[in-house]
Amino acid sequence: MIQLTPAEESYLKAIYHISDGGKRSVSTNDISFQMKTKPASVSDMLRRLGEKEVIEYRKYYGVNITEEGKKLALQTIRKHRLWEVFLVEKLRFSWDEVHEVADELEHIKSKLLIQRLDEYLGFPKFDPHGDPIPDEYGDVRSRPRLTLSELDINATGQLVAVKDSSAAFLRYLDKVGAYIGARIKVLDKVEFDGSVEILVDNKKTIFMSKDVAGNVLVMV
Amino acid sequence: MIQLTPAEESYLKAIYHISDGGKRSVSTNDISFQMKTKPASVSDMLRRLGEKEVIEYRKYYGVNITEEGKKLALQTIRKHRLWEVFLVEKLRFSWDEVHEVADELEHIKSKLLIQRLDEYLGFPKFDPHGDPIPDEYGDVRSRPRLTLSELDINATGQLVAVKDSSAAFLRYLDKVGAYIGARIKVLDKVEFDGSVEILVDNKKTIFMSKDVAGNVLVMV
DNA sequence: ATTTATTTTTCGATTAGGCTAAAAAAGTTA
DNA sequence: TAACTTTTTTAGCCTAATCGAAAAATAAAT
Repeated sequence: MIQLTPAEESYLKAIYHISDGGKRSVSTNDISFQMKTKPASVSDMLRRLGEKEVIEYRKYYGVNITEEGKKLALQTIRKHRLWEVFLVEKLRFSWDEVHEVADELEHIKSKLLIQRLDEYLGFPKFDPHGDPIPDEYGDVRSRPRLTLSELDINATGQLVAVKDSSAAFLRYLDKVGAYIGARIKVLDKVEFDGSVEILVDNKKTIFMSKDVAGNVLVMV
Repeated sequence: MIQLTPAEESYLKAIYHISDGGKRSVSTNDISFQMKTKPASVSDMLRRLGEKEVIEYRKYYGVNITEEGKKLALQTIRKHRLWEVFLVEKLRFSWDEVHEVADELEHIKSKLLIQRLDEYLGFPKFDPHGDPIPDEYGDVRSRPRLTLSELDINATGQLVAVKDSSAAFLRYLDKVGAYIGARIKVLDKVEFDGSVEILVDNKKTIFMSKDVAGNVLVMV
């Protein structure tokens, strides 16, 4: 079994995400931006990840994640999201507080710990942001999702995820009264600026700009 | 505020324990044994911990932990023991399985996490081995404790901790039917080998050698 | 098709943590 | 006190992860 260091796990996870699950190849600069490290550091890390054969690395041409790499990335993502569920559901963290802590917790190496945590949380299938939690074997149960912008007037749905899960964006959503799990209905769409008016939980009406609505994912 | 690396935290915790809470000074070899690292590595670490002024380090003469060092060590111990409670009470770990995992978890750096965990666990005062959990400020509520060997015949008490919390020893105790929290009564003490016969929870009679009984702590 | 700009890599350093082998200090014994 | 033993430290080297500066490769623009 390939053993990765915590830093290697983090980089691999980032590559998995940026490549959209391995669909696209990823550049050094993109990784550098995501990881908040310098390109020089990324190059070095890519060499190491290439040697461990979790990515395919052609100098100057970006990287592609291998099948083995995907499996390992999904295991890290699984751990990350299970811890997020724990933090939100058991320790009353809000969804914009969980990221950093989960980034540390995801590197704890006990297999038993994750099994028991999963069980303790009732085998959740989605994390607090609505993203699916891979199972032990890396399989994900994904839900068909649309952005709020794509919904027609009078369409209803449930807010299940956000594309941009930055703390700032999450706080903003909370502030306007939206949250993962909220039942929503599209009341109106403004043509000229792409903004939408939605009803949250049949009681509160809020407005969202085109940019915000395009980042909110809804299950119909 | 002094920031310690995970390795520094571990060494400092070891020094705190070996010195019995700062009462004795500690030798390089003792630390080396406890940490399973070479004496050369310990010397190096002591230099660093000395520079950060969490220990007082006089070359060739062992180290003493400073007041600042005690505070930091107690914070790590607090985190370690809270995680142990979590693992045992919530995730159904047995007491001999918690050590390694808690050794990793204790280095997670979120203050909010520990506050919430403490609250979630109901502000426990003792860990699964019966050792006291320091509060946020490093204060410990210790219980008067005796070793099982020190009890007289017919004395009763509650098994509250073990001196040697190695996995082997904990497994052995489990096997013979003893556990933290058990009500015990001394039925007999054998003079010539120092062994004792005890009744556990008013139903099971077990024998313990002098060595074992000397490692079991009882609250009378 | 050159030149210019951008991206990526390499090189040399640094810090943290570990190791081995050798030197030095302290402790013990004759 | 001298010699030997044990403990501790130093010195030099290793890996992981980072950085800045410089070089190299690719991409874009004239």
